[in-house]
Amino acid sequence: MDVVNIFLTSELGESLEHFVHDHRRFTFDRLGPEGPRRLVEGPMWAFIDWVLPDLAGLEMCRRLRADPRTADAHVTMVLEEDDPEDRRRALRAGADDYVVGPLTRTAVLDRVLALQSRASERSATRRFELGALTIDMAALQARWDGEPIVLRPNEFRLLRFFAENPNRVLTRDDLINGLGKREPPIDERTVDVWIGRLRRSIKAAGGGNPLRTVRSLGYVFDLG
Amino acid sequence: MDVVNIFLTSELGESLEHFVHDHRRFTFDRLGPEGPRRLVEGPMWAFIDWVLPDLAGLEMCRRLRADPRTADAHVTMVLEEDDPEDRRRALRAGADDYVVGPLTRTAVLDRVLALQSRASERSATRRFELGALTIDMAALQARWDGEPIVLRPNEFRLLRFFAENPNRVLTRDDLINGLGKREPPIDERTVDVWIGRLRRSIKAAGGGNPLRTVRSLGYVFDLG
DNA sequence: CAGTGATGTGACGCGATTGTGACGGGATTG
DNA sequence: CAATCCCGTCACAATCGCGTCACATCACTG
Repeated sequence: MDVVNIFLTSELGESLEHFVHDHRRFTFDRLGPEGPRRLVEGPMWAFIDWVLPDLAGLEMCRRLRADPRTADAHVTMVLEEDDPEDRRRALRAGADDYVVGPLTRTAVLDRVLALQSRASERSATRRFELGALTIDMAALQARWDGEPIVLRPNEFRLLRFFAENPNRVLTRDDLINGLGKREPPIDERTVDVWIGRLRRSIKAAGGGNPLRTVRSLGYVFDLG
Repeated sequence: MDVVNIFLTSELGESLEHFVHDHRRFTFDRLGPEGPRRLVEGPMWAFIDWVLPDLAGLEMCRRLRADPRTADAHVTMVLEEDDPEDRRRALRAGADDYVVGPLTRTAVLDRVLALQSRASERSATRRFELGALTIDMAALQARWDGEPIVLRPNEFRLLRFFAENPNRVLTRDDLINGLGKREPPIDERTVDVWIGRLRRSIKAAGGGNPLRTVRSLGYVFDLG
């Protein structure tokens, strides 16, 4: 069972500590302007109030996204009132979600539990974050350190397949099948050309080379 | 004249199609567990039954709120009975409103028409700021770096729809549905012409090209 | 350090996809 | 009711994507 880490900008955490009975499943931390005070493993759920004493909530949200430690936290903005424009701003600042406040203990837990089931589905369909590389499945756009990478459709599919199987040697056959190309049969050497083109495109965007050749086997997407 | 989009979780839509005379003002769609089947422009009104065959109504409501495409829909929960606890739960899940069912055709239309005046205030002041691009919904005016962009009606709607769904691949079909053009059926290639005209108009105002072609899929409005 | 097999890559060409000027009918305007 | 505008369609042009080939380069072996 995974740990669920909940970050809050308000004092609600202390009250939640007592509210929740199964302490092993949850941790709570107060979120300050410097980000989280301690590192945690497992999924992170941040609830950020729209207005904060020392910092705009939106800015806090952007900082979380920019910090590699918290970049893949699930961020919920807590709006003061139900303004469509605020909602959009929240999402645009990188929030995954929002609620209309004030935040209650049950609201936090309901939300976390409700979204938890969707989390796997979301990460599969929405967005990869792999080191400097980001892949946005909705926009079909990859970035290296925020810099857009111009990719042809096949290159994008290839990169995505690598991103789905990091740190794992993929044979040329794996790659051909992984991209769903059976008809007409593809020459295995063609994969080398795919790799070359993908590498070149990433480099053109100022990126490094995350694709390592494993002689006489295939290629690996190196991560960490 | 804005389109009014009504989403229902029941089959009532089909019956409403025949009930309403002014077809140009309304669209109806059945709301499934995956959210709306097509993207639309203009205000969205969702009516969600409290109990659904495959999904709790509350969960459906949360999903609508979490999905940027539908985040600012007006959501009405259709309760089975008038339980104060249910009402509270509905609102907490992000519903704007509730009625006690069962839902009738007139109830839907009355509700939409009654609430529309309130909604129009909100949307009248709406204003997008997307990078260099500004869209003023009240003045029906778009600008690039402050420079007015001369747009034909269809181009404006197209741009608006893109602005409502930035960083997201929109298929030609999404765009046709999104602009509410179903009758008579529009040739998908026509969308390419729309795009070309919109690009040209933006360029004529000294703007760049925020519309990226995604080969064999559609187009994206790139932001950031 | 020569030999051998594997990988990197520029070039080519076909087929598919997209861009766009032209046209005409219908709506809109004055 | 004439002039203008808007927009959907078509046809052709321009561009793009990608699989393959051929040759260059590289890595490992003995």
